[in-house]
Amino acid sequence: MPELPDVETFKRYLDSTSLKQAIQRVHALQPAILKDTSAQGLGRKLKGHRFERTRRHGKYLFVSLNKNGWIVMHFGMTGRLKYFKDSENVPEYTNLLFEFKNGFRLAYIAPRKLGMVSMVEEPEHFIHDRRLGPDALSIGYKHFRELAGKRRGNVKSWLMDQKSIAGIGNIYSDEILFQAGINSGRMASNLSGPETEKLFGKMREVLRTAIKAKADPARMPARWLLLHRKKGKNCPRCGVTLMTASVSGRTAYYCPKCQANH
DNA sequence: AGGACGCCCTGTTCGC
DNA sequence: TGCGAACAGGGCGTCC
Repeated sequence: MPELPDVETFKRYLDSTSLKQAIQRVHALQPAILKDTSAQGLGRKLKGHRFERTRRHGKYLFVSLNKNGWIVMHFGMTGRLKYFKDSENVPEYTNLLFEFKNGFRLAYIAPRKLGMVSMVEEPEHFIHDRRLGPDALSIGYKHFRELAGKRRGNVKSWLMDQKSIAGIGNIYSDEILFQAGINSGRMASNLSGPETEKLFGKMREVLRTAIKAKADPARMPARWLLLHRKKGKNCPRCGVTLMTASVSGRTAYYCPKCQANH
């Protein structure tokens, strides 16, 4: 799930449910997901405080505590959030539970435990330490073009490299390249001016549209590749059978006809 | 620098 | 239909 549109959706969800409420207790059901902190450390830091505001950078979500630093969350491949009344059952695979005084709780759920939760003084420090690139929805065209120009590898790996541009993963890089009509094997620095411009435009359009759809595939346009990435399925634009390729250790789906420009 | 791996986990899908 | 193998929307470390 969690690429930029998903994490932005989690952010808005947290904003609309969990801000400004006194935190009573933090329960780490899977302490292994905590990085550079412990259940005790987290509890001490959070207890009696409130979530003040949120920030997102790429696939990371930051939540500020009133004058007590920030929590940073990453959702791995299967993470999500769920806000619920404390009379309801704790969701399966809950790794971390924030309990508010108002009788509600916020669960950080991650069946595969590939995510992480940590604490940082400032999001900027974290972004710097991790060497994250600019957020995919914040970067301007000029900077985008410069980065493409000096990237020697294929364009899909570049889009997915969080140290270059933050927020895009396997699914959305495929979608962006499909809609831009560019083959994922193209070397980033060999893209023409118009191709780079189109790629940039499609990157923004795809991400923004996905956010509007709350990152829910069922709400996304039928002609998106996203809904057809399954073995043997056909291109929603031209009908040709979709192909797969291994790029950066992940499976890329593409249309051999719409993205024929090797 | 960039690509190919293996690995971390565990539920789901694939293929015989 | 059933079962083990391969895969999955991420990221890190190692080797080349």
